[in-house]
Amino acid sequence: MNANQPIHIHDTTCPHDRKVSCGNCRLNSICLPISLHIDDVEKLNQIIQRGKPLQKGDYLYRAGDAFDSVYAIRSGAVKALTISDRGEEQVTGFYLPGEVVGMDGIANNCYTNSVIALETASVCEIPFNRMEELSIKIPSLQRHFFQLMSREITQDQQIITLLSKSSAEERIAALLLSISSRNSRRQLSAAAFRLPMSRTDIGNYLGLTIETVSRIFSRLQQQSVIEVDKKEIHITNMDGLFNIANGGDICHP
Amino acid sequence: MNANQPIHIHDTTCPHDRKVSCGNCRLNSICLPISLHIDDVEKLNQIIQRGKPLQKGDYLYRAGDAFDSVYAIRSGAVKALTISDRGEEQVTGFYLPGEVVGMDGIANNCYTNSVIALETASVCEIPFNRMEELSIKIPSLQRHFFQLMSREITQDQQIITLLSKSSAEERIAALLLSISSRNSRRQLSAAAFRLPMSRTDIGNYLGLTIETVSRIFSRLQQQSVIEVDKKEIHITNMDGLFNIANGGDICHP
DNA sequence: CGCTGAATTGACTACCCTCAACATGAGTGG
DNA sequence: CCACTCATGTTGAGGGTAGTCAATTCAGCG
Repeated sequence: MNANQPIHIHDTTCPHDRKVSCGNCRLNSICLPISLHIDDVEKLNQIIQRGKPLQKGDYLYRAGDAFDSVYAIRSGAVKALTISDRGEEQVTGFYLPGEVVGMDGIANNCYTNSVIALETASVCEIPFNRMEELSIKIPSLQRHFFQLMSREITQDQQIITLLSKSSAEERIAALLLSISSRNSRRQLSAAAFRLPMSRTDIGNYLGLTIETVSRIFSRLQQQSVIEVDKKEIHITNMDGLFNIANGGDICHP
Repeated sequence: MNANQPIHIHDTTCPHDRKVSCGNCRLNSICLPISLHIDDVEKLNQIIQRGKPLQKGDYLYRAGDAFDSVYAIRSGAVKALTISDRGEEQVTGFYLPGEVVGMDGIANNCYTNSVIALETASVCEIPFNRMEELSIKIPSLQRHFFQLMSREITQDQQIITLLSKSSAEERIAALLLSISSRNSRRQLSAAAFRLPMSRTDIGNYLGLTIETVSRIFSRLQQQSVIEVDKKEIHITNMDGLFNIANGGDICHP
């Protein structure tokens, strides 16, 4: 299928490899190129820049930086965070391969979030001005980008609901299920995975203290719905976890 | 400037008047037409549909409805809400004149929120397909719509921070300040206004019970930062309210 | 005039935060 | 190799904020 593509020295076996095109990227069915015509995928590919991987703790960009690009995560994981009026950090999201960060910067031409690598991560930089120009020529790209931003909105609203209505246990369960389903979208195990973020990040994201996060993990393990070994998570009772996330067994009255 | 426009029987004095064009709408400096060329404003105007006003409690659309349009609020106020997995309502936002709702529907071609009028309200319907077509011809409209969605994202993230990090008092103070500043953007008083939503809606939005909302209003009144008379709010100490919203006087250590 | 729904206020309770001690593992240098 | 520090995570005890339950007030309305 890609037989007439130039042959790279490295194949796509290394997830941090820079020599990947959208056409042969194994994420292209869930990332930006989704539902684009094959010719359009190549046009998109040509505006994308792939830099060297970020190391754990590296900033992709900082809040206040001039906005130029959005970024698709290609490997690894990153967190986005804002600084509140009080000067406290608030983690606003975790982004896994195939997901796009930076759309908060469009509104005012500067990023409102900082994005930091949680582990070694590589990203595809999409210069926004060129993406806009391309969107005018490829209506389905325009549509797709609108959808991407809309999805970010609905996801943020789900977090709002989570923070507004759910107990600590429900929040943790929901986060685990979110990561689980995003992993399975990438053909990875839904039941066993490694959390890329620290307990501190989880607590910050979910509006809980690190102690509470730790206690909930222990409690979920006692209830035999998950097994925890540091950052390794094994969901042993998916239905049970799902029930917990949705307010305990069929709504305790 | 608009001398060659057809003369309407009613002028723009009645805020619910259907016979308004973007060109002569008093909101056009803060609404969608912002920063558009005057010719482009008229093109935008021609795709916009203005229906009869909504009465209090009327649905503009319901979660699950097929997505066709986004809506600019022209008068009155509406709330958006989702139904959580548990079946509970979660108010995800309040929208005042000049603001746009419905962008959550783009992602999956159906709305994830329902939108309900909090009082008599009129809206401008913007058919999304036609807006997309127009965006291809008017790049600044495309840009503007990206910015609009980006702003929705950053606002939702501010709510996330509020719910994650702030006390009940801080949340209420922040909401009052948000409404205050949005009023002043419309040339209305920043210090005195009428809340269009009920205590129940406020509590739902901010993740608080109605009793707590009521108590906080009373407490803020005791502290002489606001005066409350049912839904009428008078901010008597703007700086004080601002300090409360930002974590008490210069961060109590 | 009574009814209904919204709001206020009080008393009690529970969940989660705070403070604290302790455990674990990685990295450093003797 | 071991002692040391530092960062991260776990567990326990106690307290505070906001939720729950309940009674009361008030406005709107048939």
